[in-house]
Amino acid sequence: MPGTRSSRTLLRQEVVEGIKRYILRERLRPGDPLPAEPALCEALGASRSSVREAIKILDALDIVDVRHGHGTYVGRLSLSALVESLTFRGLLSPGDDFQVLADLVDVRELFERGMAERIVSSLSDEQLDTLDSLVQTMRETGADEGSGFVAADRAFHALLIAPVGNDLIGQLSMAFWDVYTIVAPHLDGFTHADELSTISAHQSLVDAARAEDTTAFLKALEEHYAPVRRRVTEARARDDAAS
Amino acid sequence: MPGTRSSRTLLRQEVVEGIKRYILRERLRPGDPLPAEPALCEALGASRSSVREAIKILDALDIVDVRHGHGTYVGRLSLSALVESLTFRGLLSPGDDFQVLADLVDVRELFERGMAERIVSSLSDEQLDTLDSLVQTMRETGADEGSGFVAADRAFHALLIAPVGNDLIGQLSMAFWDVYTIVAPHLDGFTHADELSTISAHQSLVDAARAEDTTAFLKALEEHYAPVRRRVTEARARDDAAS
DNA sequence: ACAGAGCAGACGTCCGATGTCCCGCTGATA
DNA sequence: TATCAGCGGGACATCGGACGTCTGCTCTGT
Repeated sequence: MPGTRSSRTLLRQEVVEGIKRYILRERLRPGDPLPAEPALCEALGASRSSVREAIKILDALDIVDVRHGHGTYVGRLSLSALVESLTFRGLLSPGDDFQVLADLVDVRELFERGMAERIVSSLSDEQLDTLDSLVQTMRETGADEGSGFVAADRAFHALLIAPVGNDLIGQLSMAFWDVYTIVAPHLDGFTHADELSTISAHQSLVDAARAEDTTAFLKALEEHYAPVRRRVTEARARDDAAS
Repeated sequence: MPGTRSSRTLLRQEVVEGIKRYILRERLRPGDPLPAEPALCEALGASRSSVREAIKILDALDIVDVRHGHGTYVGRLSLSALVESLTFRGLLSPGDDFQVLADLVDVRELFERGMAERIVSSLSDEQLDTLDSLVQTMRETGADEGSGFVAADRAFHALLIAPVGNDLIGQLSMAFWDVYTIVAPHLDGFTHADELSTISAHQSLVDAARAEDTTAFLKALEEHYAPVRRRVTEARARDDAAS
């Protein structure tokens, strides 16, 4: 008779742990295939429904990657769940997305400030050249061709934080960048002057890094994030006035 | 006839978006109830299976909170998904959990270093007293009563980062602390001397904060994290030698 | 050899029945 | 009257099976 169990812990949660244990025990790596659903059902003693719900949970955490028609594989363990989660938090906020955005900017700046020394000391010449070319790309693709601009901005910050050799910080940094760009459009205060100052700040960052001048790099960081912070503050004030 | 659809996007994913939209549209807040599963099925035009899988995904992200026997509610939007995800990444790592741990320590230190000034300037007298008492708790509960020690350590760092007024940083900081304590036991190199130096470092942090001496605070931070970093490095070396 | 039809395996979706959990109502008891 | 065991209903949990869709591979024709 179905449904007969009451072990205080949800079956699907046991299945989740079971699948995680399986991956660990078999020393699987991202991309490796997992047994098919029926096999997991038998191995874990659960119906297909429970196994599927467990897999969906693991999929949401990018611990598992399900491909329709192919099978189920070990996931890449990215921080996609963090992005999803924070994005929704930003969208949900009381009516005050602004605090979330301000916090986000704080964290992004914190990462780059905290890594400033390691950044300027470990960027190679080729990497600096690449950064230069990205700034050039931002100059060429105006706000009209927005997608190119934001892509260049993302690549810039990714490359900036990459050479410190801390994957976690790199991925977190990009996750926060992603969340910011998804949530930020709500505040629409990005003028042409802002764009120019942003580009100029990026150029200052590259120049400071090339000169291995940490102080100048920190100054450029402030030059970069101050306008962002100002836009958030202005949007908040505008919203407060409206309500 | 069931299963008839091919809109290139998975139905359960549409349901996920639908539920998110519903929460946003109705301006629901954490703790507010969602419609029952049958109602969601009808509203979103999907079977119960698909709705349930979607709910499990949202539950994994803490966007939704399912309580057996009660109903489904808007979640607290914590960073539990990040903890789950990073923990598993740490456990899975090639055989090199150590890099993950080192990265984790870097990030934790980065947060507190970057917020040093705001921490020392915004801690109230009562908060400083609480920090003192937490250090005292750590002194009294030796490594024998481990749970009290780690609880005090967690509370200490939580209180340290709380007054800066950036919820995101606070929650991230605690998330990383959680992940570290879950993954770290693999390296078991925590001696009595380590414990004493840890306690001493915490006391130095409080003293520096009370004196509003940022320089001393930064020095105490280094005193705190250096042993942690050393243990990770030693464990890595030990592991390399063994293999 | 090469291109298209067909096949097999794996995940996606739907359905209906039954079990378990929790809460609030009810009525017997002290 | 106050209390609490017992009942009922609502909501989620689990099960089993049926059918659809997707993808890659093979087996045909030309």
